[in-house]
Amino acid sequence: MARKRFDDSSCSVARALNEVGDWWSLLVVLHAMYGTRRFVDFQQELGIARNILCDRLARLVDNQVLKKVEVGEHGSRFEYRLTEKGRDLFPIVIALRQWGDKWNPAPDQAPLDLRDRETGQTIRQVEVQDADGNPLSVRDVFVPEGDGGSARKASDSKKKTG
Amino acid sequence: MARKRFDDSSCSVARALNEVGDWWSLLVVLHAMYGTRRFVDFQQELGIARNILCDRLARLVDNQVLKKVEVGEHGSRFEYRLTEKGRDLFPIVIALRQWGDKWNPAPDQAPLDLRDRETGQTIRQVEVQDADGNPLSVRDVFVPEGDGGSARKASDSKKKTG
DNA sequence: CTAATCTGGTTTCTTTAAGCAACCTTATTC
DNA sequence: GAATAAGGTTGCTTAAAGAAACCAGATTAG
Repeated sequence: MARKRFDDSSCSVARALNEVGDWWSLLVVLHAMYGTRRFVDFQQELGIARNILCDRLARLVDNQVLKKVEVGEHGSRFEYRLTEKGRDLFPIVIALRQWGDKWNPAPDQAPLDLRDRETGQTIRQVEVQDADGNPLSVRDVFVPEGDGGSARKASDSKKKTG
Repeated sequence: MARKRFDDSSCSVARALNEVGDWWSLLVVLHAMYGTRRFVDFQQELGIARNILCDRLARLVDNQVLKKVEVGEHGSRFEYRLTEKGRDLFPIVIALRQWGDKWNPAPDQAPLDLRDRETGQTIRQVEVQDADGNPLSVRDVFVPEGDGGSARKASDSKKKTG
C-alpha cells in the first residue's frame, strides 16, 4: 500500500496509529488481552497470514507493546505477552468494542458484556471525563492557546486558508 | 494490500476497525473534531493523497461517520461533518492521543492539554471503569459464561489446542 | 535411531491498495 | 474569457497483504 510513515509526525494520534493503527495490530493486542500468547493461537484465531503475523508480532515487540518470552518448558517455544504499554491499550480496545457494539451490532450476537471481577457488575461506557468524572463531548473541550503542537482548537477555528 | 474484509466478523472490534481502522480514517475523524470540514483542508492538513482522501471520505460517509452537506454559499461546495456516530469516536481518539503522548512523547512537543470548556480544568485519562467510576485494568474484568460471541474469558483461558 | 509432528518462522508469488501527479468540471473572480 | 479554487477522477508505480510452500529446531512415536 505504500503507507506513509508517521513516525516523525507531530501528532501523537498519528504516532500511536503508526504503532497500532493497522488492521491487525490492535486485533493481536485484543486477543492478547483475552489471553492468547502463542504464535499458532494468534494465527488460528485471527485467520491472519503467517508472514503478516510474524511481521506484526515483531513490530509490536519492537514497539514494546508485546514482549517475546522464551517459555522454558522445552526450548524453542515462545510466548508473546503484553507489556504495560500494551495493557495500556485496554481503554482503546474496549472503547472500540463498545463503539462497534453500539453502531454496528451483530444481529446474532449480544454485545460484549464485560464485568468487574470483584462486583460482577457490567463496566461503564468508556468516555472522556472532566476532572470530576463527568462525561465530556467533543463540544465541551478546548485546547488552551499556546498548545505546543498539531492541535488547533477542538471543535472550533477551522483554519481559513487566508 | 489485499486487505481482509471484516464486515461479517463476529468480533465488534473487527467490525469497528473495518470502518475506522485504516491509517487515515481516524485521522480524518480527528481533524473533523478539530473543526476541519473541507476537502482541501483535510488534504493539506493530513498530507493525504487526493484519491485516497476521496475514498476515505466516501467510505466514512457510507458508514455514517461523516455526512456530506452542500454548503449553500455558492453551490458546489461541500462540508464533511461528524455525525453522532462520528462524534462517538471521541473517547477512542482521545484515548489514542493520550496513549501516544504517554508512550511516544514527541521530544519537542508538550502532550495535548485538553480542557473542560466550563471549568478550564484538564480532562482525565480515558479509562475503563466499573459501575462506580473506579478504574479497571484488563486483569480486573471478565466475560460471563455464555457470552454470545468471539470473546473468551478476558485475561484467562488460553484456548489449549486439545 | 529414524520418521512424523509441532512450533515458529521465512520465501516466493499474486493481488490489491496507497501514493503521486496529471487532468477534468463547475463556479468565481478579475 | 483567462486564471483560480473546490472537489474530484484517471492512470501509473510501488509497496504491502494474502496464500501457500518450504524450512529448522525440538519432541514424540515406533
